[in-house]
Amino acid sequence: MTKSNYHHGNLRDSLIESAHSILAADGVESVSLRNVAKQTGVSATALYSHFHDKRELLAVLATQGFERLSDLMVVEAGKRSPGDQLGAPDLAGLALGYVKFATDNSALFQLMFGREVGNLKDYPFLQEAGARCYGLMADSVAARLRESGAPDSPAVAATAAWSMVHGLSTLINDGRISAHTCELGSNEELVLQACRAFSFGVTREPFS
Amino acid sequence: MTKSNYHHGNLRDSLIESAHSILAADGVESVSLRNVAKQTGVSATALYSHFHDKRELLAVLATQGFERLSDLMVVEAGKRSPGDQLGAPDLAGLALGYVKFATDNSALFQLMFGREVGNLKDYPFLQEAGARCYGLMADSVAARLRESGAPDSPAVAATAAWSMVHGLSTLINDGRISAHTCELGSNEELVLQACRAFSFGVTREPFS
DNA sequence: CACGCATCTTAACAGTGTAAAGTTAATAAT
DNA sequence: ATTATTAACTTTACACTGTTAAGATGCGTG
Repeated sequence: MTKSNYHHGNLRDSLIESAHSILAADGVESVSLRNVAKQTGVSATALYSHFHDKRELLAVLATQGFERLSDLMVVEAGKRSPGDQLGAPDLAGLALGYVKFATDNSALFQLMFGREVGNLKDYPFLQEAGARCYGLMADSVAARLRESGAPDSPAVAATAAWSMVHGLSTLINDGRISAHTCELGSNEELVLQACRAFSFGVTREPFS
Repeated sequence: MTKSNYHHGNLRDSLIESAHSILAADGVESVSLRNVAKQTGVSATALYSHFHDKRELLAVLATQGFERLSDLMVVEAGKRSPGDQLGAPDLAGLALGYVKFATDNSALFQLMFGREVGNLKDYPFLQEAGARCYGLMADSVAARLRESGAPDSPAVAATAAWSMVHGLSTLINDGRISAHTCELGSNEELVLQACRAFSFGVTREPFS
């Protein structure tokens, strides 16, 4: 309780790490200031020397999540097209990485898109990290549209693609859909099939 | 504090109504037992005579939400195909209703799919109400597949469709996508264009 | 009338985020 | 080297949360 407690050194990073481990282990509602502080070995209000809020801590956590998500997306996309690392990343690979991240880190994923951090405008770094993630999909979709010569709006197509992948992630995490209900063996297969349907078209003809 | 308070008559419905109005006005985090009780003119713990939990109250609220959502979906689908009320509902119409409900009742929509009610298995009536909603889309997609003679799995196509529509709803509500970023005039247009992309296909050719 | 019972109230508890004020120790200035 | 400044951390306290336990109320039935 002398030097060891005071001037912890890098308390900020320690708090982030504790919060991350509690989040992954026990879910977002267990990430309380007192829990984080106890696990870090510090008083409950020590956090306020390094963060303005609990929300700011969560925003930092969410930002790290988006960075890891983007990384995983490009890794998974690279796996599916090992040859051309220069072209735009493979869309299905990006989707696989997205859903894999969401299901492997469900609590963090909830935090990234949940209402705990509140208004995105308060944390530009968080909005930026999320935008990079969307950018990956947008680039891939745009490249694919150029290749096929389709006249569609790249922005609309990218938005639709992101929506489907994001919807898959949240609905799987909520237990509302699963590979089992589609008579498939794994969620990876479900993602691939859904991407195929999306890219090839469900009815092969425009409606209305 | 005499007869007027005791034996309220239909306190259960009154609590639901109060909770609903608070939810719509001030968001889900303002729906506290004390707020609901105060607005109903009753003590904070009176709720426990009619619900096991706060969660149960929220589950009932969410169930009503799913019922209203399903209703709106069929109404919007009917608007788009006034002729054939007998066939399967129009997919784009269902999607329009879905997104319209989500954006017009964002707090309720959050509650319906959020983590406040917790495990779906605890409330079969809630799961059932959600399943009806999914069933509408599944039927529409299956009918469309039959018409076009496509060999795709109806379950996969329906899951993909629901995912896209649900993703659109949540991402719009989170302020992550909007008609503006797609250079469109309204969210209705965005939904229609996204559905068109989904149904017709983005690249018109299978990938991978 | 009286009993039982569902309904509602009051009081209390453990938990939450956060503000205010006090304590400690490392750093800067003289 | 001593002092002043200041950032980092603790203690205390407050208003709020959901929930439990015990008591009060009055309706319906014997």
